[in-house]
Amino acid sequence: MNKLVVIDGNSIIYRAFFALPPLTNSAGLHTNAVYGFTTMLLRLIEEEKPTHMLVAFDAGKATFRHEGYAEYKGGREKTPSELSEQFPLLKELLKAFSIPQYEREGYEADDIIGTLTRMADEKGMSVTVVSGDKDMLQLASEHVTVALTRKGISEVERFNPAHLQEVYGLKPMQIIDLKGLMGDASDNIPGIPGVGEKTALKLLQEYGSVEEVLAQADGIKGKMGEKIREHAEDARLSKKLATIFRDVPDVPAWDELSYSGFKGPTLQAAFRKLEFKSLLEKMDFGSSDAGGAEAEGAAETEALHVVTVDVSSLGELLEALPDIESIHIESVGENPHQAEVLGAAFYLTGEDGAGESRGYYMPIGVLLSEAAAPVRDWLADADRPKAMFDMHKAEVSLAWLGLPLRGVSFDVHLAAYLLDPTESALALDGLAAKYGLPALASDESVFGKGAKFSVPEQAKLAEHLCRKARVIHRLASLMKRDLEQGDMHRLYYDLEQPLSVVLAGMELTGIKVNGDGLRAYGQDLGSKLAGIMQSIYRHAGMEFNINSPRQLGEVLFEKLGLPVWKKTKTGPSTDAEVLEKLAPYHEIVKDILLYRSLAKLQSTYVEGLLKEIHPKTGKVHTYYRQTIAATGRLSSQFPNLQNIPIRLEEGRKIRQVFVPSEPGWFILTADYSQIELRVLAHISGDERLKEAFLNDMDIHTKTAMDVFGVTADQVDANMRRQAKAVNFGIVYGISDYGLSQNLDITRREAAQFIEQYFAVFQGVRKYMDDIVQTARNDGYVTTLLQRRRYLPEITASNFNLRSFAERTAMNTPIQGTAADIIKLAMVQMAQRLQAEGLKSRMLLQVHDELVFEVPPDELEIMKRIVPEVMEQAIELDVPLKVEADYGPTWYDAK
DNA sequence: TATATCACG
DNA sequence: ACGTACGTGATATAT
Repeated sequence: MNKLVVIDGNSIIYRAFFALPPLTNSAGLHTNAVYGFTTMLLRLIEEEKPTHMLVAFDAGKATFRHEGYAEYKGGREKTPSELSEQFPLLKELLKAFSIPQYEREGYEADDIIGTLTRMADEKGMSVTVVSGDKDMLQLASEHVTVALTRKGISEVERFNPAHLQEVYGLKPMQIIDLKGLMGDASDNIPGIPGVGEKTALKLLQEYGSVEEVLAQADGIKGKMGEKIREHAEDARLSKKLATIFRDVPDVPAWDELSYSGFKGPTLQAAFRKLEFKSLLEKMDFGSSDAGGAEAEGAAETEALHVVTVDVSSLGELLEALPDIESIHIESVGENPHQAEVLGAAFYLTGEDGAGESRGYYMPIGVLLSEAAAPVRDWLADADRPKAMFDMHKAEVSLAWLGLPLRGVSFDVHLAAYLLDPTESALALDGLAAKYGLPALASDESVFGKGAKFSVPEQAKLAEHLCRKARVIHRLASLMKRDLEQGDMHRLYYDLEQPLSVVLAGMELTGIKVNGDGLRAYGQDLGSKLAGIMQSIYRHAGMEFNINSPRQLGEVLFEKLGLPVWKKTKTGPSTDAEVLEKLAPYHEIVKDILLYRSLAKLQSTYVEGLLKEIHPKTGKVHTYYRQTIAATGRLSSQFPNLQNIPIRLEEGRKIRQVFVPSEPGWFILTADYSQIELRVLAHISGDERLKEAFLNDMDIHTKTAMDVFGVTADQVDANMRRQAKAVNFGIVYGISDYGLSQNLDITRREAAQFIEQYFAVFQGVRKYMDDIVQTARNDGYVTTLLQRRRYLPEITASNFNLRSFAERTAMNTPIQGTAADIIKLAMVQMAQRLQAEGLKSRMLLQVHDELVFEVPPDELEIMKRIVPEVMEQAIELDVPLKVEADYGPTWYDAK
């Protein structure tokens, strides 16, 4: 039994686009509509089992309908770029599905479909038409079923003439009359004003057709009759426009539409290209050769020979060790300083790359046993190369067990971050799918998550970890190629990978915290807080939870009747900016501000920090995350030591508890002065900005001089403050609104500042324009060291998304290059400390600042070499400037 | 688990 | 006309 499924391509892709949330692939192309189309195709093929298929598209701008009615489809919103860019993807996908497609200049998909269904009717063939457009219902017949999408695209409703009768009480051809009477706003078909679906249906029940309604119009009473008589011509035209043309010349012949299914590997390759990870998993393309350049190893069977090694059966692994290429260290817990290491998996590729591959799993207990000493030596041997996933975490967690890790030759986690720093799913299962490798079970599916987390029985664990080690091996070669292709191999090998080792060292060293001092400070805060709390309750006339923005909001805005300044999603805002504005209205407000600031210090910095002091070392050991920030910066966790208070004196005191770990030593800090603006001077090449730094001028004063057109001694504090805000704005990717908020001035005034700034710093303006254009052309921006950030939203039609991407394009090369530079300095500094045999230790990095602990006899040399290394880390067109200071605590090194 | 707030560069 | 400054992490509430 032959069966044709014909799809209204334009209609379905539109529906899919609006029904699905945005989705982009790593190249930044939107793919949501194609994804929706794909799921629909898969379901149709499954359910309808077509012997013939066709996807019809609209072609060209003008159709014959425009000849009779120029306004046809007028007033339509332009197709968003996020959708139009998906048409080529869809057409490619259809090829991969082996589904015929057809379009013809001057006709719409409707007409092509109408012609095919007419022919099928004549031959008595069975057809299903798939569309989101109700007009198609006119094609329903004995042989033709019209499937209309419902609720997005997840369901269809199938109409044959009987069902149509049931739902609308109309025969198929009466759909045209319906449209003639009610019109169609989306196609700009007028119909009769005031006649909607309800009225039109009623009229058709009574008269049967547009012609009959018009003929009897004189007998229709009231306003309705009047409108009908008045718009008779509109109704006739509308009916004509709604009529699907069923005689398109040269539509494909029946045998050209025959469909015998898709080829698994071809479709799989297409899905990979589109990065349809979930479909790749769900589809189970099996182990057949997937083809495609990225499918290295995909032909290999899924099987893996896994050996769990115990103390008495070490022999085989020891023999294999020299040939092991990748390993995986599994640990439980987010914080590697406290993580429980489960064990290590070792992967061995066979000589022929296929049949001999093996995985060995060694539980941690075995690894720590006396017999496993050769394995530990191998792990610690810098000359035994091993590929890994997240060497940083592994090194730290193993170090706490006394196990050194050296000789890591490649880290696929770190590489994945460089290849796309905004990708949040950097887990191995996702990377395997992205690179078209055979599917790997997710950690969640093996361990569970949240309360259900549990370590599976050993055999299952061994299997999973060995498979991870295998994926690491396979990914390594693919990612090396991609790093090379992106010109990021030096960034990887010369900077990020060495830095990973430096960071682990800093974290393991840790920084000493004076716990008693911290507790004493907490006591002090506690009594202050108690006093303020009482004062707040007195002013409010009631007790409530000040920490709850909701309860606080009720007190301020309902009980006390203060004005609402701005709102959050859930209610009136009570943030500091609002409270500052409300301060003049009521005494309670300044108490709340004070309470907030002290409560923050108490909870985050006193209590939070106390919890993180390691009982054995008396130090805090932060964990720098090297793969989080989209710009290339580090981030710091458990605890975050990059946001210790400094701006307000009360909070700054916290720094007094950060002390050297050895008596008599000093804390030395060194920070880059204006590194981001210096970077901007370099990459923009702006002569004025460069000159300012070459002459070591105060940059904010200099900016004020140039923007306000005054001399240095005419710049007052307020002018300098404003110039400083403009400089910040420039670095962030300036907007008049943002600047106006920051300076509390009008947008007009802010816009004028910006205009004056750009008039003076024309090189900067050119940079800003150029970088945005570069982002549009390439889809990404880069830092000085070729770190890359993709900005898919740079072409969005949504103003907000696009503007955000534009500001990011301006900011990322600046912030990211600054990050590159201090990372370089860190790697060089670590080498220098070692080369000079110094006892001083690098402890912390705070974006533009490095913190060391230094013995007294090294103070002099460190004061000299730290700034020297940092300033010479890289050569720019302007000098880098570093200011260093030291003292008995971090507080004093200012 | 999401939201609001606030600490840092 | 659109409505926001760039990049992070920790905490307390409320769901």
